Amino acid sequence: MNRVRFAPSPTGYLHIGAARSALFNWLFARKTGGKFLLRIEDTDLQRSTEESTRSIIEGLEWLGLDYDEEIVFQSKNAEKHRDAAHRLVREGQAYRDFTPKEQRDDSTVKQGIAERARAQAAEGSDQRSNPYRDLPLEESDRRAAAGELFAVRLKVPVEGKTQFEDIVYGPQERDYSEIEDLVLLRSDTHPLYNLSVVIDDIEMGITHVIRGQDHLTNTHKQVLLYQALDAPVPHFAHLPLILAPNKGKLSKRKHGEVVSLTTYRDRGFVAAAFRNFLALLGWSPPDGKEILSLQELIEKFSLEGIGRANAIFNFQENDPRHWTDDKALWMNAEYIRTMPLERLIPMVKAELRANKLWREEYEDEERAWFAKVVDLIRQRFHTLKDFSGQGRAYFSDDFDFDDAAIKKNLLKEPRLKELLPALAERLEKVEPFTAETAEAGLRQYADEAGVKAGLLINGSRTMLTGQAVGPSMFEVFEILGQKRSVERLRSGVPWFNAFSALGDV
RNA sequence: GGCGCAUUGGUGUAGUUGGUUAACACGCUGCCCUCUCAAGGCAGAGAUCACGGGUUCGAGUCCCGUAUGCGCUACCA
Repeated sequence: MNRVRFAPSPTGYLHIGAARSALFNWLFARKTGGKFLLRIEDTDLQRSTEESTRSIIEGLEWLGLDYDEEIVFQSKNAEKHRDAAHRLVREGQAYRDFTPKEQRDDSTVKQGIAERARAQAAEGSDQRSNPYRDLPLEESDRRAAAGELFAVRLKVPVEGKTQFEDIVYGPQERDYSEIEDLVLLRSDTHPLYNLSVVIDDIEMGITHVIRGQDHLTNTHKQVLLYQALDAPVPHFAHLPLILAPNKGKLSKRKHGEVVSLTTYRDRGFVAAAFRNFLALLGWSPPDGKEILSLQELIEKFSLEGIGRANAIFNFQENDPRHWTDDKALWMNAEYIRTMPLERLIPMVKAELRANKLWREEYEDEERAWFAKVVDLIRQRFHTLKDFSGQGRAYFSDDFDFDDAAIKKNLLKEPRLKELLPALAERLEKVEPFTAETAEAGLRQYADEAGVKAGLLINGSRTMLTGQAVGPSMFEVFEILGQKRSVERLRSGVPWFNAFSALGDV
């Protein structure tokens, strides 16, 4: 049975790239009837936080990615990692390196690496030139027993190469001479990443390692470890990376909240929509169908459908209209207007509740009315936030007027000041009050007053909803009801206030 | 510096074993619909398939080189 895992390190919010890795692992497990496991790689004690772990768990839950077994915390396995390293020393597959630790400044590592490489090339020393590599075990043991500090390094063979078949990137090979004797254990006995991952993956019985392409070259080292540990090498599938619009790394530091999964939840995304969007970043279904339910994603998913080129996550900083990828925004709107109403309503409820707009009657005697409103206004909304924002006037008498709407629909025609209250007068007498009768009443009044119906319609829209755009006005009259419609048409207050605030048009 | 990976319209992607006008989605433009804005319908703009060489009757598809980007190269993960 296939066993896959998502293994994030809890050093911040859940990155959307990581979320996509989780998604692909999960889809693969569900597709093949395997298990999806979660492992928190919290070995970097300084940077790991509990809050981050929580955000990872919350994020997965939001996306609907359930894991099958207990969460594994890597830090709890440190002892096993050390044991394994020491065993390798005893077996002669690893050695103690008594060279004093070099201090490295995080900010200059990259250039340090290049400089060291150049220096090494110049003096002709290779990856195997460590003086402790062939120290007899007895002497090594003696020095260790004497309390001398040492790191443990893997003894990479002098000649040969590692190879593995990556399901996405194809056959990979790397000459041993390109691989250094990697450190397994720091001199403070802290196990390092490559060791920990391999041991844990073996321990958890992982059969397929599906992760970001940034680990593609590291995989060779890990293959070496599997071999040294005499464990079966799992299958590997590396995923193309998700890049920023400038093709650079997508990072919180540089790009802010767009890269954090929870942002999408907090800004009114429907989880299914974002999940759908994420799935399409680097993967495409065989038939080209893009709007896919969870069930369809599972059915159509395959590792073979994953591409090799990094994807750009397209968004424009400083532009609220394009704060995240246009396609993600479109997809969210698409989900909001087409998903089953009964699935949308709980989300709207949560949104209204968070903004103190929710009333219990919406689930009781006003249930049908509420469903009708949601169905009516969702047609042109992009996020769940719109229900409490643009849609506020449907749920509360306390709503804001959009400045542009006031200018366009009210101030442009001074006569509206008298026309709208007069219209209210007229509509008050309409009985029964429905979309049809309201329309008849309004049109008739427009005729009598000698103005275009559109003038009254648009003016009404702004008076009733505060907006310049929205659903068919007659539907709105009916939804809001006679009493509220009439009241709002008469309430010149916001209009006058706006008038004085805005000045001449 | 070394090694690896990638490169199809603005973005995400299709392009079967090389075969006529490079496909789809988002975005963009225009028109229709119309009380506004969406949605929807219709029409359209936008790609010399990174560049240069080859192989071939024929290459986005195969080979070589170059460029660019990204990744790894750490007693980070």
